[in-house]
Amino acid sequence: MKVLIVEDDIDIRELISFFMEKEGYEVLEASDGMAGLKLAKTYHPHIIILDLMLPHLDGKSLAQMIKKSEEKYGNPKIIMLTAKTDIEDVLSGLEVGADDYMKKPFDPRELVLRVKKLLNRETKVNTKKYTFKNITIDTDKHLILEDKNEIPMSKKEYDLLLLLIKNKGLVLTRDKILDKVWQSNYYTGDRTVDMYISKIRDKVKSISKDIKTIKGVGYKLEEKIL
Amino acid sequence: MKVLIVEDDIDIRELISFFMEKEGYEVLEASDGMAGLKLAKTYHPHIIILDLMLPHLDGKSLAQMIKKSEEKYGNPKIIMLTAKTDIEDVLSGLEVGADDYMKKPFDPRELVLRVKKLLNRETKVNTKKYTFKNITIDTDKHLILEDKNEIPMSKKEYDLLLLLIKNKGLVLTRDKILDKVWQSNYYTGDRTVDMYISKIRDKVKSISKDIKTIKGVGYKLEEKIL
DNA sequence: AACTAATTATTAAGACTTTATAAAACTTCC
DNA sequence: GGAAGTTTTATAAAGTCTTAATAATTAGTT
Repeated sequence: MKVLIVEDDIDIRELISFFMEKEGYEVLEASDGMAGLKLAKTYHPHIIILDLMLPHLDGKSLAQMIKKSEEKYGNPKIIMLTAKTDIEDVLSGLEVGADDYMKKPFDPRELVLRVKKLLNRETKVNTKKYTFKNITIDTDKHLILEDKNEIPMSKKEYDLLLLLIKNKGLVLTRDKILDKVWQSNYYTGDRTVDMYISKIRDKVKSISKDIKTIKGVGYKLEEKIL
Repeated sequence: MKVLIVEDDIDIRELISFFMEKEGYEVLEASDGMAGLKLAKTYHPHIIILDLMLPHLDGKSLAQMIKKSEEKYGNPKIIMLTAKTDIEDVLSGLEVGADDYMKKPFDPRELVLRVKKLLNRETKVNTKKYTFKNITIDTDKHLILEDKNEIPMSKKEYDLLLLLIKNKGLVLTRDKILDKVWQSNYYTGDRTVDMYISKIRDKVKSISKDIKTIKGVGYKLEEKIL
């Protein structure tokens, strides 16, 4: 999803940009109306965040033009930003075809929500991934990939490998592992950890050598410093 | 077009009412959440203007209830009003399912415009469809299709399958499922989820294999990465 | 280098946990 | 009051975890 930000104040532009990128949107930026129009024509953004007061070509006219020949610009939704408290601006903005508007100063999180709402997008969980060499763990999909191949794992195996990768380079004592993966180390014996390490080395061949045993201490996923 | 105003402050209520009537809307009024809920059930308003702070039943819960079983209330749009400047309220309000919101004090002309905008958007073909393989869910028609054949489903079955398809590829824990489909996991046990998964696998044969059980975690509708 | 003690690796079986499914019990709404 | 829908319960089935026994490795000592 592409978001075009048309705003002359660089600080505000970067603020919005930061939040949109964090949401996973592809961001385009313009500092005046003409530049904005050009970008819209070329890239067909899904949504345009548009300042009302702009040099060269004001936001209201820009919105009007875009709404008039939508195919040319890929039918974008428009959110208007206005510094003025003047209600007339807001009203005419909405009448001209803006789909929503926000008064400055605004909370960027609110802007994010309004963008989402306009795009009708489900608030999908932000995808959290962890990697080590050619191994990727996608926690949202609960998937362990070796290159592109899924490696099926039981819950404890998964948890343990995730713990190792989250703490790559660091030594984990058996106690710490029991604590994190088994929550309580009260009932479960140390040998159980060894057993699972063995299983993981067996299943995830390509990093079996990187899981180092630190005798008398615990285990460590070795980060090669090349 | 019917507008329901749920607001305990009589002055604000009458102000809104005045402007809405001037626009030609049929106005219903309630001064607390419970009364609002009743009116919504009986009269199926097209839009509800809802104060966040209400006696008896707060606006957020009310919005949640109405959005949860929309047919019961005739699918109304919701505009939230909030006196608080607290952004968290706004955010949670929008997340809960409100379609728009306004901070008090507000200009009633702006409210009128926002109402119009929401009602316009409604009349446009707002066809929301979700698909997975040969399964299509048409949320407007409340229909589940396997190729061209309708599969009759109960509400909970429908909701659960919709949740799975909306989040295809992602793991859903039972807790999360209970939260989304049952709203509260307080009374309902985990096994219930299993039962419905089983029913869905039975009814929608063509994707029964794609609904994966992640033991110790939950369920996932597997997206094949080909 | 060989011996020893300590620690870790591996395997496999049974205990245990979690899930699937059917059927009973309960609710809700006409 | 009955049909449809929902939830709980019981039991079977599937899968996972832990333990214990044995093998292999490591490190220290002579």
